[in-house]
Formats: sequence, C-alpha cells, structure tokens
Amino acid sequence: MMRVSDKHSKITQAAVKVFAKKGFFNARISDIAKEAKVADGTIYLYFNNKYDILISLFEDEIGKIILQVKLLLEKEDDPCQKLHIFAKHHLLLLEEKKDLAEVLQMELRQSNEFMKEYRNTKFIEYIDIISAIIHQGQDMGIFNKAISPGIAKRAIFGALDEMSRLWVLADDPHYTIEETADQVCNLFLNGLKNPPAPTT
Amino acid sequence: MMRVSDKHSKITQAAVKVFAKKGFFNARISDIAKEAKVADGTIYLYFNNKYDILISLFEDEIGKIILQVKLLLEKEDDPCQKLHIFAKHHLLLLEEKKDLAEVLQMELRQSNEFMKEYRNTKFIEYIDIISAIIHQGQDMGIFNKAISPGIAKRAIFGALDEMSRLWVLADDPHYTIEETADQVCNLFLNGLKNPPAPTT
Amino acid sequence: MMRVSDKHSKITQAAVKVFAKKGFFNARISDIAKEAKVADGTIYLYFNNKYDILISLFEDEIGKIILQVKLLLEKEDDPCQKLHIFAKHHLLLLEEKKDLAEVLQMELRQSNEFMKEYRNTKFIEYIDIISAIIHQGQDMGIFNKAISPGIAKRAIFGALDEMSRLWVLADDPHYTIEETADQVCNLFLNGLKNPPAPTT
Amino acid sequence: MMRVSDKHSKITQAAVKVFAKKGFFNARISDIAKEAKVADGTIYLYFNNKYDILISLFEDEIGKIILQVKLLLEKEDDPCQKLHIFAKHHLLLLEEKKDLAEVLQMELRQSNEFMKEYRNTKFIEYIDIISAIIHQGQDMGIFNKAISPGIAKRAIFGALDEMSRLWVLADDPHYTIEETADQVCNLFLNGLKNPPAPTT
DNA sequence: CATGAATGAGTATTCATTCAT
DNA sequence: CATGAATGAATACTCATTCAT
Repeated sequence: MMRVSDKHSKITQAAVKVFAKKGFFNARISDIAKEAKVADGTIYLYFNNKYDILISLFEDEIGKIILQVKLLLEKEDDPCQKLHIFAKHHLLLLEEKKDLAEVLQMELRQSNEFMKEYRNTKFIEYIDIISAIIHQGQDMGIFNKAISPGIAKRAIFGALDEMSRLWVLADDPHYTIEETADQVCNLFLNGLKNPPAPTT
Repeated sequence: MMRVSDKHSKITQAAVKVFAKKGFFNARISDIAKEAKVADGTIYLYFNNKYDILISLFEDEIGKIILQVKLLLEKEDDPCQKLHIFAKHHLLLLEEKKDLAEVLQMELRQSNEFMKEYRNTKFIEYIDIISAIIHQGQDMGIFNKAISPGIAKRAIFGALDEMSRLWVLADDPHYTIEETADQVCNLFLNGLKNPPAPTT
Repeated sequence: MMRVSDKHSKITQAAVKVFAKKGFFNARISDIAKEAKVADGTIYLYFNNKYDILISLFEDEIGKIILQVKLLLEKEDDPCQKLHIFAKHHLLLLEEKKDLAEVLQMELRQSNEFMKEYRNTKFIEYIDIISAIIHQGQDMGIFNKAISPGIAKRAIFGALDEMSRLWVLADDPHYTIEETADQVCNLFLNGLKNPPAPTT
Repeated sequence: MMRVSDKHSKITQAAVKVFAKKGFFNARISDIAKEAKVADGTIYLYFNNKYDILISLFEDEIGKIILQVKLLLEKEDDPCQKLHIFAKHHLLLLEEKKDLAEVLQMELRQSNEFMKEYRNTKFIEYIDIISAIIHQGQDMGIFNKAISPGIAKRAIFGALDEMSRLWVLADDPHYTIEETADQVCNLFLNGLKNPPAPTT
C-alpha cells in the first residue's frame, strides 16, 4: 500500500520536470500523468486543476527551502556571513534543482487572473529572511542604516535570481557557485566603488 | 493612406496591452485584433504567428529603449552618474510602461522550446550597457577591479527588474522612483557595510 | 444485520431523489451513493450499471403502484367511479411522490438506443388498467362502443400525466387534486359539449 | 455564397435528426457537425453551447408550427371543427416529423437546472391555442361552462401528445391519423358516456 | 491589402466502472 | 459483502490559422 503523500509527491515531482521542460501552458496533464506513472484522472484526486498543481508545488517546495535555509542560518551570528550563506544556498538551489528553479521563476512572473488572486505568502516569507538579516546588521551597527531593508531584500533576491541566466545564456566566462556567491556578496557588502584611499 | 508601419505598430501596441492584461498564453489573437481595430486575418499579414508577435514586439521595444538610454548616457562621463541614470530610466520605464514591463519580464522567463531557440540578442545588448559602465569605471580606477562586470551587470539588472514587485506586492512602504533609484545605486556603489571608521 | 433488500431499496430511493433533482444524465453514481450512504462500489453489487438502476427503479415502483390501484379498484363496480378512483390516485401520486413522478415521466420520453430496446411491459400493464375499465363500461352499456379503448386509454393517461405541469408552470389558478380529478373525469365522461337541450 | 440563415438552419435540421436518434445527452456535437457537413467549431458560431441548440431548435420549430396552425384555424368558426383541425394537425406533425416530435417531447420533460431556468413561453403559446378554442365555445354556449379551459387545454394536449406512443409501442391496432383525430375529438367533445336514452 | 467565416486539431476535466484490500 | 482509490475513455469547447471574397 502506498501512502497518500507518496502519490501526491510523485505527481508534484513529475510536474516540476514537465513544467520545466515545456512551460506551464505547453505542458499537458497527460504528460504529467505519464511522467508520474498514474492515470490522468488520478491527478484530480490530489489537485483541483492544472493551476492548483503549480501553486501547490510552489508552496511545498518553497516551504522546504525556507526550512533548510533557516536551519543553516541559525548557527551563524555575523550578518555578513549570513548573507553569504543565504546567497550560496540560493545559487546552489538554482543549479542543483534547475527544473524547480525554472518553474519557480516562471510562476513568479505568470500573469493571469487566476494567479494574481493567489497571494504569494510563501515567497514573501522567503525574501523576508533577507530583510531580517539586514535589520540585524543595522541593529548591530555593521550595516548602513540609510539602506532600506525593504528595497535591499528585493535587490538582493533579484540579483541572485538573475544569476541563473549566467548559465543559460553562456556569453560570459563560467564561475563556480562559490565564486558567484563571493562576487555577489562582495558587491552587496562593499559596493562597486573603491574604498577611499587611506590618508597617510 | 496609412503607412504600412502604422498598422504594424498598431498591432504591436495592442499586443502589449493584451499580453500584459492576460498573459501571452491566455491572450487571443482576436483580442489583439479587436484592440488594434483590425480583422483577425490582418494580423497574419504582418506577423507569422502568435509567437512572432511577441518576439517582434520584444525586439522593437527593447530596441527603442536601448536608443533612448544610450542617448541619455552619451552626455555623461562619471560612471556613478551613468549608473544612476540607467537605474532611474529603467525604473521610470517599469512604471510608465507597466504593460510593456510586464510583458518583457514575462517573456524573459517564459520557458518553452520555441522561446529557448530564440537567441535574445537585444536583451544582451541592453544589459551590456551596464557592463560597459562598470568597465569604464574600473578603467578609470573608480570601481573595484575585483568585481566581475559580467556578474555585476546581471546583479544590477536583476535588482532593478525585481523592483517592479515593490509596487505589485504592497507589503512595504512606497518609495518614489527617485528614492528607489537612489537606494539601489547607493547599495550597489557603496554596499551594505558601513565604511570603516576614519582613523583620527 | 441488514436484509439484502434493504440496501437495494435504499439505493433505489436515493436514485429517485437524485434523478428527480438532476436528471438521469446529470446524476452521478457518487451522488446516489452519497444519498444512500453507501460506497460507490456497493451500488454495483446490486445493479449492473447506471441504466439498470433506472429500469429497475421503474419496474419496482410501477409494480407497487399497480398493486395499489388494483386493490382500490377491486371494491368498486361502477366504471365511472373506477375511472374517478384511477384518476385521483394517479394525481395523488404526481403530487405526493413528485420525485418519482418526475423520474417516471422523464424515463418514458428518454430517447436513446439503450432505452428503446427495453420493452416497457410494466408501463403497458399500468395503462391497460384504464382500457379494462373502458371495456367493462362498454360491456355494461354505459360507455359508448364507438370509442376505441386502445386510443382512449392513452388519451386518458396522457391527459392525467400532463396535469403535472399545472403545478410546475403556474400560469393558471391552482386546483386541488380533488377538483382536478373531477374536472378531468367530467371532461372524459361527459365531453366538452353541452348536452342537447331537453325537448319539452 | 451561402446565406447565414442557411447554415443556422442546416445545423438545426441536423440536430433534430441526431437528437431524435440518440437523445440529447448521448448526441455528440461532432455527430451534429458531421450530419450538417460543417466543422465542429462552426456550430459555435451559431449557437452558444449544446443546450442552446436544443432551446433554439425548440423555439424555432414550435414558432413555425404555431404560425401554421393559427393560419388553418383562421378560416373556421365552429369550435368543434377548430378542435378537430388542431388535433389533426398535431397528429400529422407527430407522424410527418417524427424526429422533431420526439425531440420536442424530450425537451418538455428534460430535468436539469439549465432547462428549468428557461421559461417555455413558446410552448405555452401553443397550448393556449386550445384554451382559446374552448373559451370561444363556452362563450358561444356550445361548450360546458363547468369545464376549466386551463385544465382542459392540458388534458387535450397531453392526450394528443401521448398518441405518439401508439405508433411506437405497437400493441394496438393501427389507426390512421384521421381515425385517431376523430376518436380523440369524439372523446373530448362527447365523452365516454352514452347519451341518456331519449325519453318518449 | 483587408476581411472574418470557417476550419479542425488539441486538451482539461469528468465520471462510470473496476478491483485490491 | 463493502469499500473507495484508481483508472482511462470520452467530449464539449477554444482559438490559431487559412483563404475565398
């Protein structure tokens, strides 16, 4: 006997693969069913409709990621290190779970009335991890208080998210995850500008 | 008598509106035709198919934007100022042409085999404006040479692009375009960290 | 322990309700199962398929009605009275068991190959009660021998059956069962025409 | 070039055939399309949905019938003759346009929420022809004023309508249209009972 | 060039029926 | 006997595209 959650999960995993390959709108339910090795109708025992698969998938997977990241951050106190951990973890995900990353990215931009109704609380929870780090850094006097955490969190998320295209549109030399995380963190922590030359 | 390009342009403008409202896949050719006040069949005199409208639209509109930005940047020498101009102009576009912004954003993420074949040279040209600014700054000794322009250009574009959600998901205080551009530029130029306290 | 027939009957009663509410084709097996408080699969232990429920229901319920009417008619000799009893009983059924009446009516008209194969012997048995009354009346010299019992039985059944719409399409004043039965019997016994004026 | 109404009419005629053969619910849109020699999609240029075909068909055909009957009745003054004309015409229709008759009969009984919303004004207009005849007969002193025209109209319609089964379930000797009309009119005009024997 | 009626391939969803437990 | 999860065939409806006018 298979546990209920197994079939739910099998379908979700199949959907990630199929959505990533074909895109949400070009994916057919029967593709997902075949990939999950269940009948088409079975999918409707676990999901209300095609959109529901996408949203459900999104919430589940982001939920798992949030748990992972929070666990990693718990052990660290320095906000600079925390930012580095967050960045590295995010980029690792982008590469390790390319399919999932692509699906999540797509969904964030999907524009249709069904999607717009759905308030993306999980996503907000995720990026609020960044603003929490910034707040902490500001409270500790390490980060510049003039920076708005609300804007910075988006800037940092957007920057990291955009990195995925480095690997897709290969017009630049390849960097490792580690290097990329270093670069992005360096950029965000120290800025583009050279420090003013020390006066002798 | 109406010039050919007028009808082409009318259809493109209509497509921007319709795609932004409904998303590419939920938009019907007949919606675009109605919005453009032409017959359905007329669209096929100017475009090969539905995808072609999107791609054509993309190239045309990005092309115009590139011209505008380059013109603005010509007059300025300071890379910091240039970055500021670029950021402000991008954010202005996000707000002024919300429909276009939404369509371009969506398209960049759309994942399907048709789209993946299409090499997005216009988009690359656009973000290479950023890397050119950084290169210049590094050559002038103003920007840190340790920063990879290839990564930074994506980080900056991603950050700016992500700002659009500030207005969509209103969970944060609203900032003006000017403030947002300042914030982002400040973040990227000076970083999160406080400058080391000046030694007396 | 529940007798077998109890579950069969529970399902039949549930089917009457559901078919009346939604119509045969719009009714789902699971609706009937839920109404009967059994599992979907259980229905297939008592019926071969969906059509079988309808036919079985029809035969059972008409069978019961025939028994009832025949019992009522046994005690009466006058064919006029018999007709009145039949009419009143039929109309009472139309009102008391609205669900059943609606289902029976629908079924009689349902047109599809499956239904047409099924020879409706129970229904014929029911309306033959009418022709028997007419025959008796004719044999007793009370009823006009020029009237064909085969046609009259259908006319009378059709007229009674049609009365159900009196209550559905409320475009006429409401009559009680008693009044309606009186009206219909009067119409069929004496006709529309005034009796010829008695010659003095 | 084919006039619009031609295609609408072609589809309607095809639908009559298909609905009569298979019943509304078992009829597929593609069956109707094939019968009408148009593409499936073409049907949706003329009708909103499957139900709409049925309702539209009903209104159109009943409308035509009403016009015909009213024309026939115009020339006649005697209500007895009028009733006879009505009956004969109705029965002729039942036989000549068996498919249509079957579809109309079905529709009158269809039980589903969509149908129940639809107020069957055309049908009411049709049977009100009967009550108008009765009223006239009563006003002229020919018909018994004790008979309710509202009930009688339904009884007569129901009786006539039911006659169709005479030909379907062939358990009785066959009568011609003329004989059947005579029988039914005789029944309704003079009743079952023998006239009281003339005294003298 | 422009039209818009006609086409017909394509698909999400439903639900009667089965069968392992 | 009873269950209800799983199946997969079946179909109304949509909409990009064509082409006769």
